[in-house]
Amino acid sequence: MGHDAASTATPGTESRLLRIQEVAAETGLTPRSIRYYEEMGLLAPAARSEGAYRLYDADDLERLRFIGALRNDAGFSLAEIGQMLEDEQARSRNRVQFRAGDPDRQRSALTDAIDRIDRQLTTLARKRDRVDAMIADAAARRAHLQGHLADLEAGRSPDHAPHAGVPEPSVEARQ
Amino acid sequence: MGHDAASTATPGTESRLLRIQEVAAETGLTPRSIRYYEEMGLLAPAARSEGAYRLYDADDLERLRFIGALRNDAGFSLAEIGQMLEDEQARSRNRVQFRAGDPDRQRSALTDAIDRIDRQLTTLARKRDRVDAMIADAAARRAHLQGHLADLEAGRSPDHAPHAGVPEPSVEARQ
DNA sequence: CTTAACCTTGACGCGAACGTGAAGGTTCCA
DNA sequence: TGGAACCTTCACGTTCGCGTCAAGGTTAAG
Repeated sequence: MGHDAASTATPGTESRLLRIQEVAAETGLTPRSIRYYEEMGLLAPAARSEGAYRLYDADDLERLRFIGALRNDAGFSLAEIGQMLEDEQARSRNRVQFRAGDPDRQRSALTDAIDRIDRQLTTLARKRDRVDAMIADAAARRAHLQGHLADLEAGRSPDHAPHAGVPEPSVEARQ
Repeated sequence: MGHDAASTATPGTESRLLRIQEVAAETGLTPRSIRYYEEMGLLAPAARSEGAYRLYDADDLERLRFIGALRNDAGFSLAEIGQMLEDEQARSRNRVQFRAGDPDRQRSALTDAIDRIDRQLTTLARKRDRVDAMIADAAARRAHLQGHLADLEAGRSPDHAPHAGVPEPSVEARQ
């Protein structure tokens, strides 16, 4: 099977390289944002055209969608995202090591990528846990208020104080 | 029982009012941020001293901690937080309606507060679901890579394409 | 070869969320 | 009655994450 990228050969085999605007439409980002992410070292386009146009492959698309989600859905800063995605240089190296068919290097590149994803999963899980904690906190406040409401209906005093078994609404440890 | 705040009376009964720096230490925020939050209408100190010092009660502390968590842990913007906390004016009104002992108004104030918390819970749950979706997404990518790894170990082709039952990594619906 | 549509690299602008003085008043303890 | 430590209100500076021209070069179609 033919296996070589870029140039003008194989114009239907390799799913095609997209220009920045198409990528923008596809990902819901703006061209400006995509260039900015590149400037911040979050990704580099798979290739450049003869006239220096940025050209993105399917892998870049996936990465950009992930970046967008991390940013807009999860609310991470670009600096945090940079740490999570870890060093774009490594990615291009991996990309190259895949073109070169050395199986040993391919294997290590894959396990490295998996390790990175595992760390991403850890970070995301921590985030979800924090949000969960806030949900629990809000639920506790809700319960507290309902306690007061019950007091009121029963004609008791509106005496304040945590009411029932809710001594400290938790939420410890900053940073 | 004597029931009147501020002045210099009852110096041990009402858990004490804190000045901005103590509040900052307690909440992990900076005085500047706290003032800024006030400027943005997220909260108002329970009282002011004779010389216009901001004085915060336990309720303010709780609110500020919640704001801090929404901002730093959950990553909401102050505008979003403002919507979630909804109109500080309502809060001071509620606070007043509680001092005045009208039980009917107390009841409606409580149910209103509970409704607000329910809306907060909805927002937080949506957020958690988005993060969960990203976790699922990352897990899918992990599986994809492990598929490739298995191919490699079995001496198969590194042919790309989603590999197994992972046609589209999902993650739909923006905004 | 022209031309419209797209791209490039600057560079300036902007709102959000504070940081950081400056200049002066307040508290409180000795 | 001092101070030292805190507070107040401006007001300007900063970083982040882009938006928005400006002045050109590139591509694909006709």
